[in-house]
Amino acid sequence: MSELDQVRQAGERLTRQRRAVLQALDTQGGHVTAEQLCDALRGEFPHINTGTVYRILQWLKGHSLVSETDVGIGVKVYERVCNPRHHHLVCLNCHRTIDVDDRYFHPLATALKQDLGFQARIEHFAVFGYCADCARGK
Amino acid sequence: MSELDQVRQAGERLTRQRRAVLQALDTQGGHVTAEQLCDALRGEFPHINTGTVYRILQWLKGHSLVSETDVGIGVKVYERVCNPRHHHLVCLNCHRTIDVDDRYFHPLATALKQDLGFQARIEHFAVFGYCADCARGK
DNA sequence: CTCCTTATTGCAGCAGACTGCAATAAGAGG
DNA sequence: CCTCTTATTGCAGTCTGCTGCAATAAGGAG
Ligand SMILES: [Mn+2]
Ligand SMILES: [Mn+2]
Ligand SMILES: [Zn+2]
Ligand SMILES: [Zn+2]
Repeated sequence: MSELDQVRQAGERLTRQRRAVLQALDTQGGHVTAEQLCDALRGEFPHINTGTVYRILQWLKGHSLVSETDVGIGVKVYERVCNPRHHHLVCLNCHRTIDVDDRYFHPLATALKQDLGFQARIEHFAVFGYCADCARGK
Repeated sequence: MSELDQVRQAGERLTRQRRAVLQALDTQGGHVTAEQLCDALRGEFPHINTGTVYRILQWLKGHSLVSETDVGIGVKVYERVCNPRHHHLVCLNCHRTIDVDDRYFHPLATALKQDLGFQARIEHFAVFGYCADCARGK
C-alpha cells in the first residue's frame, strides 16, 4: 500500500472504501465492472452504492492505479494497473478478447514523446478489429 | 454516395434518415455529438429521436463510414471517416485536443497484423496523457 | 405502378455512468 | 484523546446511450 501513502500529501484521504475497492480489484484480478465491485463491497459496507464506486474508480484512475477500458461488452471494465502492462485486441466478429504485450504500444508512446513532447498514458488499450481466424474469412 | 450503394447487397436499406445523418456529418465536419445530429435532422424529420440517431451511427460505424470516439468531454463524438485519417492526443491537465497524423499509428497496425494476424481497425484514436506544456510542469 | 416482405423508425422505457447536496468521517493539530 | 476542518460518502436525481415492440416504409417481385 506504499503507492497510496503518497496521495495523503495533497490532502487526499485514504478511506476504508478506497482501500477496499483496490483490494477487491487485486483479489478478483482481471477485468471487473463497477457493479461487481459494488456487490463485493456490500459485505463490508452495506450502504455502499455505484455512485461512490464510480467516484473511487475515477480517483484511482487519476492516480494511475486502475485502468478504465471499453472492451466492447457494453459496460466499462476496470483493472489494477501493474507491471508488466498488457493490452487487448477485440474481434468485432467473434468477440474474442486477445491479450497483447505492451511492447507493441511502447514505440507509439516513444514517438509521441520524442516528436510532439506528448507524454502518453497508455495503460490498458483495447484495439478493435478482426482476429486472425475472422480476418481470413472476410 | 457510392460507398453506400454497396450495402444494399446484403438486404440493408438506404433510408432517408441514414443519408441525412451522413450528410449532416459531412456538412458539420469535425467532431459531432448524437444530440447535435438529432437537432440538425429535426428540420427534415420532426419526429426523429436520439435512439434512431444512435442506431444509425452504430450502423455507419459498422460500415467504417463513421468513427465513434471518447475524447474525454463526457459525451461520445462522431466523425466521418475519410482519408487521410487522423487521431487525437488529449491532455488530462489542460484538456487540449491535439491532432496527430496516422503515421504514428500505422506501425502498430502493421505489427499486429504481421505478428498476430490481427487486422486492427484504427480509424480515429484518442490517446490520453500530458501535452508538452503540461508535462514540463509535472 | 402495385403488392409484399421485412428492415428500420419512432416511441417509451431501461441500464450505465455521473453529479449536487447534506451528513459523515479522515486525519491534522493541539 | 479531543476538536476542527473539509474531503468523501450515501442518496437521490440526471444524462447518455441502448433496446423491445408495434407501426412504417424501402425496395424487390410481378
Ligand atoms: Mn486487461
Ligand atoms: Mn477527429
Ligand atoms: Zn474473430
Ligand atoms: Zn496540457
